[in-house]
Amino acid sequence: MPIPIIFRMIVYNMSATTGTIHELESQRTMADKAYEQLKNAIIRGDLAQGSKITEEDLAAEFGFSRGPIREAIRRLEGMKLVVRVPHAGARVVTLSHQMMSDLYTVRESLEGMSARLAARSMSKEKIEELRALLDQHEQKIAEADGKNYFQSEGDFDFHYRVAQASNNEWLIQHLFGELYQLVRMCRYQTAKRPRRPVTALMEHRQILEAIARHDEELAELLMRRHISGAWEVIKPLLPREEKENHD
Amino acid sequence: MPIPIIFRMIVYNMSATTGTIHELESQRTMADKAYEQLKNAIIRGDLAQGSKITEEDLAAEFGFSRGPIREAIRRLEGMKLVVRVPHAGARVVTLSHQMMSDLYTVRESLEGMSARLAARSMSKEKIEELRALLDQHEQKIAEADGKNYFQSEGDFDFHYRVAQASNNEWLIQHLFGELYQLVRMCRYQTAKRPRRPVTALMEHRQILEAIARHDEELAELLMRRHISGAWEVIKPLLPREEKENHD
DNA sequence: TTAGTAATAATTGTCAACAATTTGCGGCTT
DNA sequence: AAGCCGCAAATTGTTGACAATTATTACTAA
Repeated sequence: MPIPIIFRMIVYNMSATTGTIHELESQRTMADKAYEQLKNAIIRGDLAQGSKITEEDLAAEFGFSRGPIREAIRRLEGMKLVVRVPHAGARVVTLSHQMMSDLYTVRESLEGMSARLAARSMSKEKIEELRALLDQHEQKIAEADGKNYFQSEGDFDFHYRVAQASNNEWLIQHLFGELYQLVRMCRYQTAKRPRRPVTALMEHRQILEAIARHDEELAELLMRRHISGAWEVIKPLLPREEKENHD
Repeated sequence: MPIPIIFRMIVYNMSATTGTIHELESQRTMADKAYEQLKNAIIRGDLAQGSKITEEDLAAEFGFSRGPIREAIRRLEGMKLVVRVPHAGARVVTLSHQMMSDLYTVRESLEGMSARLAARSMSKEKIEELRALLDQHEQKIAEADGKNYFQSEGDFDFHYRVAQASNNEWLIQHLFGELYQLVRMCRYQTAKRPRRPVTALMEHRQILEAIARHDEELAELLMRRHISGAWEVIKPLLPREEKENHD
């Protein structure tokens, strides 16, 4: 039988050896752990932007050898969270105005397509679930009026669900495998307080209604505006051009 | 000074040690070579789809150790040319109908944005250069009426130049770093003969004229149709659902 | 004969040492 | 005194051996 396509998957072990099904998370390799921890450290700013990363230091810190660390760094490089030059070493990426602008443009394009596809084929049940989710968001905003919880997780949920509804693995992969890590990093490191939860929620509702009406054009248009609006809010918080801060 | 952003770059060595500038390609590491060769082997079908890849075999074949091979495979995994399951091994990706359909959808979105940005800011000089390029293409089609040279390279040139004109590194990276490898692979392995050079050239001209008129909407629309048209041509050449052919 | 189980082979994951390359410092020449 | 050259330190690239895990095979029992 053919192998599951494209994306990395954890597989069940049905071999007769033990008769048990291994826990999905049990077989995480050391490189996985290092990758996960480093990713979080970078995103939340524990590792400063532009700071140098040496395999040896990290190996000492994590307690295991350079091999897994090496692999973790390569994976982070693929995720564009670190920059590497061949024999010279690796550094944490530096978020520049230009870079984030480009990224939001790409995101606008992909999220727009995501909304279009969702409008095309999202089931009534899923739409109803998403409506309920937005109601929860509204409640949370009302309750915890000062926390940034919503923006970090709630927003994620909405966009993620729309992408899932698009039923396009590539779209999901690109939006939430690569771009989103940098978006999160940017949010973490610009301002800690919530930005515009009420506006965002309203826009989410409009997008969802367009999807519910299967209006592809409108769903795409609204989603694009939603993203570019978010960019306009974040833009002024980023440094225009940096002079020094590596190391 | 800040580190060059996002993408991996080869850097000059200006150290006083030798006084020379090392050749850019000289310091290619073994993993680089292995990656390059494997990539080509996969794309042109020398390694069959779904065939198993073992680090040890490749190491023996290439003549060096498992380390670099391992890294090359991971990079190919990032490029979605191989699929890997944690402890079990890696296989060459299997091009499925679903996967390519999803990919062309993403490509439609990104190429559309690419054309839009090009229409927004492409310089008159660049536009004129691109016109000249299309004239060359026309000539080549007229001359070598049976070769697929045009479709492979000429098409690449046009799309690549448009993406460059967008001036968005992410766009270029996604379109030509990741997606395009699979598009190439798909072209190589479906049919060897040219598909629709004349139609494609005409559409390229229309897109370019929209760009020249700075008509963002039209440029995006035409590019989208161009991509989805290309998909309609390739679609029937792909197997709907495969039963067996791994190993 | 067939299902289940244990042993075995094959393959990936990890490690520590070695080689190649780059960077930084100090001495030498002019 | 200034600039170039060369050596030493640091860091990545590579290697081969070993450990952990998975897939396969042979065997036993119902």
